[in-house]
Amino acid sequence: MKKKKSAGLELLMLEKAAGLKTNQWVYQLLRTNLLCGKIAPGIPLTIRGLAEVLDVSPMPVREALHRLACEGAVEAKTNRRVIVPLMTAQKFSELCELRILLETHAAESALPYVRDRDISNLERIDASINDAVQRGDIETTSLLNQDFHRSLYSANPFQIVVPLVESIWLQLGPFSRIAIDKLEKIYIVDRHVEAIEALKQQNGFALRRAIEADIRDGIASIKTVEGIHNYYKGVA
Amino acid sequence: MKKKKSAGLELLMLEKAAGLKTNQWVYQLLRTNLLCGKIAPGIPLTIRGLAEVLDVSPMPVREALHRLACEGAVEAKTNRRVIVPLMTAQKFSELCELRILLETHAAESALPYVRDRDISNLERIDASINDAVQRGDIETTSLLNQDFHRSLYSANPFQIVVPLVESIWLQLGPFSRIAIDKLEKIYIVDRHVEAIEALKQQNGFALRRAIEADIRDGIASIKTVEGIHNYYKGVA
DNA sequence: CAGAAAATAATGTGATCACATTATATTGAT
DNA sequence: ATCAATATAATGTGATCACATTATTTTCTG
Repeated sequence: MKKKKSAGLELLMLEKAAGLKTNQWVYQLLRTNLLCGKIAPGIPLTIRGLAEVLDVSPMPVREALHRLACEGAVEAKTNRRVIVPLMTAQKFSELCELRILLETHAAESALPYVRDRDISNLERIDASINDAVQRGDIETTSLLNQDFHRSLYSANPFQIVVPLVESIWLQLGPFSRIAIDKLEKIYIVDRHVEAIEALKQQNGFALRRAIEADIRDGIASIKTVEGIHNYYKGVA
Repeated sequence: MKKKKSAGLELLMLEKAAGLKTNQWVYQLLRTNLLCGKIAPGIPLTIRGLAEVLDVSPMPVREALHRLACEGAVEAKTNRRVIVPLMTAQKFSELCELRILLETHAAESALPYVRDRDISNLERIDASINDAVQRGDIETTSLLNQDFHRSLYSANPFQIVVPLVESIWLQLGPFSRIAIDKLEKIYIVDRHVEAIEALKQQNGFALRRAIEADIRDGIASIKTVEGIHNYYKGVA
């Protein structure tokens, strides 16, 4: 039997929407997989290997990987290996502080622009999250949770911070999977409801508190970095 | 006479260091030019046009432009034009708030790691800034000023925020030129000295204040967005 | 002469190939 | 058998070409 180059990486596939450039499709697919923690840290990602798996030319993969490297989702080592970066306790701590710093700011700066339709939209997303949690669908829960935050912050049409936040999410990606894996349902729901309530009351301080609590709840379920490595050892 | 495609854009050239990949050279060159405000907002940047100007193949330019787009330095419009984004008052305000938010955090989180050699390095950079200011060398002043901030924040080996800050700088790039253009020398020097003093005293609060003041001094010289547009009208 | 329609030029994307560099497998020596 | 040296395979980068899409210029019509 011939040995596969990129054996051992199972990607969840997205179907390519019509009118979507190939490079964007590859980018979104890889990005989604990283955010869901489908790709374990340390294993090498190669252009040709991914191109073969996705059945596309190397070129779109090349661009997608470069973009992901630019966003900090993958790390281009000095040798010719591209990997999902390994996590350290200090990096993890720094990323969490940054999440709180950026997202509380983003939420508060979005508050004046939030309209009733935005709130309805957030409530709809939160309901979907509840469904996904009850179904035990971790991937969907993770993606919808990010949708919730992004939708809130994007209410501000002059929002600069969203791409920065998404970069942080990508760097935390492989580990948020574990967070949600261990999380009791009631936590997420509560914080989102608190945030929505703060929006309705136009209460910036309460909004910041809700967002920060939501983030901290996610962190709380990850005790140590060693636990993370053990998790991936079990997977890989 | 044959019409040039990318006529009217005068780039300051950097010589390509040995062992440097072509795409990195192009990226750094374009990046430097953007940070110095050499490329006015609105004018279209094309792959082939830049490739001809820089006398390289289109491929490295392609990668460099994609990376700059990813960092928010240039904007890829829905049609096929890539431009330096136009500034609005709200965007400018948001960018400045983010600079303060991120950089005060970065400075404080770097403080525990700052050693004597780091302080010496910062003093050296500050001296170079003084030289450049006295020579009236705006480009060098701008670049050295960023060196000062980056060196400070990078003292923390687990620093995640530096790439985010650089993205903000790139988005403010075309306008920081004006700031320095109008800035009295004494302001910059004072704030940097204040920051260095705070480092020596391990005073986090004073450090935050110095960094915030340094940023605000730069902002103060830019009164209105209209002034910015008038500036570039005069250039273009 | 002004505005619309057609023709031409230019652009980004994707594909394929060549090449230098690096990793991996194979071979050889002790 | 173990470790070093060689040979082979694989990788990222850069170059060139084809093609669909879009911008720009030219031509035609009133």
